Amino acid sequence: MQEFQQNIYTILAYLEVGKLTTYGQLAKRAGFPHHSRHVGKVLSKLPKDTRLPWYRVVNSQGKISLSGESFLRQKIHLEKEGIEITDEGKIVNFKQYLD
DNA sequence: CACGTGACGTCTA
DNA sequence: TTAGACGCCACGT
Repeated sequence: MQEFQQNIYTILAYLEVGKLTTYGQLAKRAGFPHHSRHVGKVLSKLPKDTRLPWYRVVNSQGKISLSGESFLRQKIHLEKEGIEITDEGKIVNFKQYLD
């Protein structure tokens, strides 16, 4: 389990700027398919001042899975990198940014 | 041990 | 396109 978490961090750290990835993809790349839910769990524990681009992670529908404050923080971060997002939290041209 | 709970995913109607 | 039903799995109660 410790390894799973470490892998997630690493993969995220090496994710190219301007690109996005999904929970499922991360879990799979970390070598643990079927653990998509745990990816979210790990990310939720990240300190808010972390350097990792947690905001480049969305669900398979290309939609932000957060709500309230968190939702806004992620939306802002992404827009800052030139990515368009609807008020519903859906990413415009999602596939285009997919890693 | 049973059950509810997630920053989820895939299939179907 | 959308909504529901399942599937999945570590964890706290």
